[in-house]
Amino acid sequence: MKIERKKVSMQVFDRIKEYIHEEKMKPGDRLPTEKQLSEMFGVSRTPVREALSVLEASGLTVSKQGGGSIVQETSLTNLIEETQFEFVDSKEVLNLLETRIILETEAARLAAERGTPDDKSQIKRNLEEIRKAQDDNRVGYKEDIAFHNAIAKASQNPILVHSVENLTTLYEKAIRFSLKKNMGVSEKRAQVLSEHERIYTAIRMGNGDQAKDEMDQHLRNACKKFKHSFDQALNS
Amino acid sequence: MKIERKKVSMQVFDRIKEYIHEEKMKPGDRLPTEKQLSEMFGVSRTPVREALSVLEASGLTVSKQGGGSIVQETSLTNLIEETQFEFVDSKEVLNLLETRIILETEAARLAAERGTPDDKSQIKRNLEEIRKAQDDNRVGYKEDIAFHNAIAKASQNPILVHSVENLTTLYEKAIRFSLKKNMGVSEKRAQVLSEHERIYTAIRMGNGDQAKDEMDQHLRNACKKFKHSFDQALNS
DNA sequence: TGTTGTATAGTTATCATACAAATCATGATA
DNA sequence: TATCATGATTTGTATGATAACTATACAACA
Repeated sequence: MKIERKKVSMQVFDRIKEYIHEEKMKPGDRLPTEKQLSEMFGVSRTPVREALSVLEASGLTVSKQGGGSIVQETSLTNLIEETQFEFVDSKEVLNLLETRIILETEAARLAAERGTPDDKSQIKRNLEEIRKAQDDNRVGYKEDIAFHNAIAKASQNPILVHSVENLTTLYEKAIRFSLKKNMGVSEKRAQVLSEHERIYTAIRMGNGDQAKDEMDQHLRNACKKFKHSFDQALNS
Repeated sequence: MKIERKKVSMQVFDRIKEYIHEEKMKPGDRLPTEKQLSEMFGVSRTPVREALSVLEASGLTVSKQGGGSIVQETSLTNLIEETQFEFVDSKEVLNLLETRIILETEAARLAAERGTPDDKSQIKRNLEEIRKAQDDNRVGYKEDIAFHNAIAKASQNPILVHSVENLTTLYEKAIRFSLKKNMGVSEKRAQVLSEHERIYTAIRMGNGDQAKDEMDQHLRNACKKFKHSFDQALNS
């Protein structure tokens, strides 16, 4: 049995998160000052500051000199910066996509078979958002992810939803980095949109097998595009 | 135009990343010491430490007291969140099993198709463990879980492995609680063992379709047994 | 030869203190 | 009321000291 030895700064990190939770702090609320926190936990300012640094890097808080630290609007997707993705290799992303295919094709089938009218109209709204993003000439990561998550939600299986969300947000973070390097994928966006539309149509019609098929093709194409753009990036 | 005022600690953070990149440092390599870094960038140790904290939190490096900071293998797998649910609701267990079916049937197929001889002999060892547990008249949760995880591992997809492990450990927790109430499942254990054996055989033969089928039946039977024992518990 | 104990230097983790810089709050003044 | 000055508060950085830990080398021992 390994002896647990955790850095004080990381314990403080956890405690501050707990604190935010327990006090039900909303975005905009001010945290106690560093001095107060250090007294609260009986440590010096140093580990408190390191904990706050990590919190800020994770997007949970913002510290302003003289102003204090305030909790921030936390969209789960920017939980940790995309910085570390410079070091992931393409194989990992393909593994991620492979796992997404396994989960999301079945999610699509279940969505078609069990989705309520509400679920389906939500999916439709997400589709509209994607279209809008495209009109605005934005890439629309968030909208894409939201579309996929909405389909998972229509499966009526919270565990499945959670698993899918886990992977899609991870994918977004990873892909966002790789797209920074080469933007030459925009011409494919029309194709992606029509894939999305076909998935939605199958779900709306309640055709599980077809929904699964369309999702399968859609994600396999994503694989291909990723490989292609990654190779391009390597050769540049 | 507002002057960009960036905290020194975050500039140091960026510079250290650059440094790792430029020096082409591999996982396992040691970073310069904090003292050296602070001299390198002409700042005090304080911001250097805060930068290192963030680096460590984002999984790029590990700092060990007395040992220095080393760059770490960064894999997407480390970034998957642990699913934290604390439920015992029967509906959730069925959802959990449904998700396991989706993932693990494909995992079994991939294990049959891609598993190395080492992987397969590991699965065999896990099977032996289950048998041994049964001989000792133990229930053998751990052995069961280990068997399923080993199959996932043989898929050669770390993301899939992690996802499966997430669900199996969750399942273990849930089932361990619910089985406390009714132990009347022991007579089915022989059947479970033969299911496990059939899964293994299919994987060993490299028959992906059959492996998937066997896993499917195995988990569906688990569903049935759970429903049955749950109903029993309700009527008692 | 190989293992175990010990000494030593190097390194990180934390503490305490001080000061600089930005922000905030208060009240005076126009 | 609105604006500005000013002092208090708070974060950012610097510095030095101490404790705890690691890695290494070397001696002692079996």
